Amino acid sequence: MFQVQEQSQRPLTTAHLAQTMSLLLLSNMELRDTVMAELSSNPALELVEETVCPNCQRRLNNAGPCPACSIQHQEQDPIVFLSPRDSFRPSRSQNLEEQPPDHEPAAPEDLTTHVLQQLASDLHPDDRRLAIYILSSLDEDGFLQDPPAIIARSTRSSFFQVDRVLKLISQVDPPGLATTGPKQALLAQLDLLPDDGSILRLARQIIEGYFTELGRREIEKIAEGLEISPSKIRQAAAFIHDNLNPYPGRAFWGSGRGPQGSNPNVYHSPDILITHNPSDAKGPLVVEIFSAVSGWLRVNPMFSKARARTNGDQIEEWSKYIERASLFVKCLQQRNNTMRRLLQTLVIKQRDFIMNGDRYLKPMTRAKIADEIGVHESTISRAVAHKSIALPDGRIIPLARFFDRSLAVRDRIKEIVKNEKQPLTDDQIADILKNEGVNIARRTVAKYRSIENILPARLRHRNGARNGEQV
DNA sequence: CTATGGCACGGATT
DNA sequence: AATCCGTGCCATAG
Repeated sequence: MFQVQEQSQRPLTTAHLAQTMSLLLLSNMELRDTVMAELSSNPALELVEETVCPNCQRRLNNAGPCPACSIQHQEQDPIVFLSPRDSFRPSRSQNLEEQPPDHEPAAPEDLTTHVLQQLASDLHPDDRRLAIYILSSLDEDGFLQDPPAIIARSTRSSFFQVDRVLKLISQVDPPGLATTGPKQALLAQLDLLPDDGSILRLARQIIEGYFTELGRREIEKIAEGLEISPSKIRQAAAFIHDNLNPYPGRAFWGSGRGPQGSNPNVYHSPDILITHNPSDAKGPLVVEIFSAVSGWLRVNPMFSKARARTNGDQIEEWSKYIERASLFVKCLQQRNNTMRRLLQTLVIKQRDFIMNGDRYLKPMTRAKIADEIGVHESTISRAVAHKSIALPDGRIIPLARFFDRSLAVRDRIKEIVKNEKQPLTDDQIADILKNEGVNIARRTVAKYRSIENILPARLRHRNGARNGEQV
């Protein structure tokens, strides 16, 4: 009944191996481009727009774990499942306007086409022209140069039409694109985040009411205005800084997609989402691994049938297509499978971290995990690379952070400094840590401090002012 | 003289 | 094989 899984574990050919590896390396956003490219270049491959469990391929009527596949899980176990949803349009309104997939040669490196590809299925043909106009008129930060009314006039469209298209654009991948400024961009991004947790609400309040103050880091002033403790405000500010990007147009696209181009301060849609029932602290975590595209891929049965009726040299060529398509599907399945197993073990091991924050991250290496689930360590490296994950509190962090060996210690140092009566020198901090069983050198404390933007003791006079950074 | 940051080395990790 | 990380040594700022 539940097949597919373990038996597809062993690579069949070297081609299979190679392709699985390269797919594994990609984030959802990148994978999406790859899938689209494959779809448009291989007629044997078909995207079925239907919510189906990616695991057992049963039909699902709503998003969520497939009831058949979230098998044998007990109380404490996390529910890890492959989601039929893609991560790019989280709140996709169910307007079912089928559009023939346009077979334009994909030029994925361009922001405009990237956005258009995502919009393709949601966009009225009439709106397409408008969308192109809007996208090309954005300034380098991704903001509108002209107010909507002007756009409506110069394209001779209705105001509502413009408004509708703007809404759509602001929801797809670089979120907050085509808004009127940093403030609106942040708010648009906030709308897309999973909204449980009070930080979200606080963040919204701050952005709405105290945007300029936020920019100047006038924490105290905001706290006073909202009548909330400064530390909470600080938390929310850090949250905004970590997860939202006031300049969506600069995000990611300028710097290309290489490993070096990953700017940590850039928001992008998470590849994985962890949620849990806030009222049940002991309850299972729910881990949703998004698909790269909504719907699922298969070898087009019509194409196979058609091949049988073809003659001569064509049949050779078509067979190649089919073979490539089925290989692609298999690789994708294996990628999913690996991701699922990885997350399964990761979430069990790091539950404390996920629920309670940085300090509880247990040190572990990719090699250990690899050993545990029986794959090569390089597989884990690839699986972890370039992926991001949304935690229950709404923070979006790179998956690689699960393997940050020093995160817990750095967090502890932050706390020591926050609670210090008088500025402690690195040596003293090292001593405190030593007493807690953490043996690190003085020099290392200094390194961690600088990572966390904590000033040296001498400059840390005994007022609450810590860490000065700018965006 | 003390606290820090820079440079560079070696071992671990990827 | 390439990269990351903790650390020791040394120059320098206070």
